[in-house]
Amino acid sequence: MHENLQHHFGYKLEDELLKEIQEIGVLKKVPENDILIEIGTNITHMPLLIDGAIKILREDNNGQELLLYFIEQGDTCAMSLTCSLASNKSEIRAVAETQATIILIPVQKMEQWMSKYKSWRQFILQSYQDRLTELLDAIDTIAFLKMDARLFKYLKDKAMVNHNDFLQVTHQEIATDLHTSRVVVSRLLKSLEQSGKIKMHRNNIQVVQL
DNA sequence: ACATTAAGTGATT
DNA sequence: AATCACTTAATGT
Repeated sequence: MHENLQHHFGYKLEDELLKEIQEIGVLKKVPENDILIEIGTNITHMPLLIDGAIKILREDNNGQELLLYFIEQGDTCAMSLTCSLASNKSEIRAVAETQATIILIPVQKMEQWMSKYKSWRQFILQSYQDRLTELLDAIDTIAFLKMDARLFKYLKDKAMVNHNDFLQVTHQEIATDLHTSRVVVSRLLKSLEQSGKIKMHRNNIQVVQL
């Protein structure tokens, strides 16, 4: 755990804090598709992402999903802080996109550390800023990009967080993430393939133009 | 051989 | 871009 911490957070968090994280945090490996945070639940722990990727989803009244963004290693879910302070329920769902390693920190500790460690405060604020930027980006994508561009962006993002150009995903799963229908995804994928941006193989898609 | 699941296609709104 | 209806291909039992 120490090496992990040092590697991913050592440069931005002070040594004393890293020590505390080591003592208090619980190292956990989660399998792919594991739900880390569910909508409407209280958040008791905040996850520090060591490796892997997490996707953040929103849900409408009918239970339809919409992907907001991916979180990569060295970051965290800043929402857990506000939620804990206001003892609110989570507005989002966090699902492990890949197999991931996380360190769980009780939210009470987060509060303490806010006043105790400058680097922690900065880390959290920076994380907020990053999330906000990604949210704005997500809004732009949904509002201004046509479905074909959205789909291609989705594939590129997915390839990036997976560190793999070959995406193992069904058309239906893509459609769910993008909140559209499978038929549309199939058709757009075909046109993307014809324009040489991707290649489709059986049960996986290769992103060519990164 | 049959059922199930993923993906392709045409037509309609 | 969504939905329906139908087909085809691949995979599992």
